[in-house]
Amino acid sequence: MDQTGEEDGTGAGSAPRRTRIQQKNREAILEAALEVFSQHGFRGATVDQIAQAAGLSKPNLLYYFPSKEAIHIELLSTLLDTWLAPLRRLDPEGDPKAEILAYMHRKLEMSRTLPRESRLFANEMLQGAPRMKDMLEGDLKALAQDKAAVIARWSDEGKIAAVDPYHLIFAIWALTQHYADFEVQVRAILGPDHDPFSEADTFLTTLFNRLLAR
Amino acid sequence: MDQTGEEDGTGAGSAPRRTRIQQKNREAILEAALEVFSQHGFRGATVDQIAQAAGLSKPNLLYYFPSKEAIHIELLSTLLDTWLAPLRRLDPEGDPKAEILAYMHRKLEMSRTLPRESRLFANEMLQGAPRMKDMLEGDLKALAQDKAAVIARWSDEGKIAAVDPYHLIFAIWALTQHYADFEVQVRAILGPDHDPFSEADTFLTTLFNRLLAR
DNA sequence: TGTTTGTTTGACCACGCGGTCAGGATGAGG
DNA sequence: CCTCATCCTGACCGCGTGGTCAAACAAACA
Repeated sequence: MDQTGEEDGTGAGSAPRRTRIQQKNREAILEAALEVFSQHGFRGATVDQIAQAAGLSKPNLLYYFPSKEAIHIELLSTLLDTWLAPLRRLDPEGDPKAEILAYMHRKLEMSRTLPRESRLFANEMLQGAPRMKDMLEGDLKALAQDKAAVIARWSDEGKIAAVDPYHLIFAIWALTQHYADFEVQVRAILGPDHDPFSEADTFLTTLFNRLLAR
Repeated sequence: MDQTGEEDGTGAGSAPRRTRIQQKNREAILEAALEVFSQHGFRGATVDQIAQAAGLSKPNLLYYFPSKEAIHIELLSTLLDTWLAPLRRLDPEGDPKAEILAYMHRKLEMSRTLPRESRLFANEMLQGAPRMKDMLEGDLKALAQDKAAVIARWSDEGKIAAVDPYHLIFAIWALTQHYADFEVQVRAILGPDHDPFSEADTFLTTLFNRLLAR
């Protein structure tokens, strides 16, 4: 009766097989949860808030997800994929400087269009990544190592100036996510007549151009 | 050491006039609260946790502070001062590039030695700065405008390469605070045999040298 | 010493929270 | 129309939480 087919992460290839209503409501819940979690953090969010934002009653929401934590976990695991996509697209065969700049642009664009996801991620990191640590040391670490090696090669070959590839990646993360995570601060300082993201775009382009020029 | 004689929020100039015990316990509470709030966020922290960490009973803690929120607010308002100190020391009469690099170093050093403060601040920003917005638009904005003007002058005079002064400041904030706020992520990627902060120091030195060189 | 002021505590309360449950409404297929 | 699985809800529960209070305890000081 109450069993909503759950992939569970471990189960691997079992198809969820959901009805139209399930599909729609699960989406609404995840969307609402993203909104609420990213704004108040895990502990600060209540299931009632999420349910209301999703247009459901609390028991009805619990009909689709076994617990508040389950929603959070599902949100995080799907998030990591989207989050790493821009880095995955960094092409080892492309033009080095253009590739890195393009990656930075993709990342900045994500901060602009998906600030809630950025904040959700930041929240999790701040707490010490209690529910993501394994993912960090798995997919994330592997991908970072992979792409860092590419950048290191470019450095060695003299295609770009010498830089620590890991910290270059960190720099891109820090600089782009800052505009989403600390948006209040940025706007408080710049005032209402500025477009932080477009300004950031030109500033960061200059920054990385000068950093990588040889 | 650090003086904790703080205003009560209401009276502008009223002297607190505290006993030795009050002094000691208030300090212990604020220290404990910093630890707990920075780790779990405001909602995630409980008064019991803070009291225990401070070596007090819950009612006893509430004897020194009227509420959980009062502790949080006091923490935040004293924090902003420490947080802006490095920028305040940026000397308009000093050597431009050296001043900016020195500022970056002070900021990075703060991330290394005061990561809990950094995370507390980050948490507040992520939530949209509900209890700090006025401070942001007050002291912070004023200071940022002041120093941005200095940097802009340096740019105009050709002492450093042309940069947007505001986004240069944002970049320093983002790059340095990242190593405190996202420490788990950084360590997960670099592994245990690295010292993120010393590596960051040399990387950021290079970065800002290249950015500002003309 | 006794009295006043400052400090600490156990017991307690109201409430919001995550989660449950029995059963009612609403489909979709026959 | 009936049937059955899916969907939804009001009422409820236990617990953790922020905060209170009267009373016990400790200092200070005369």
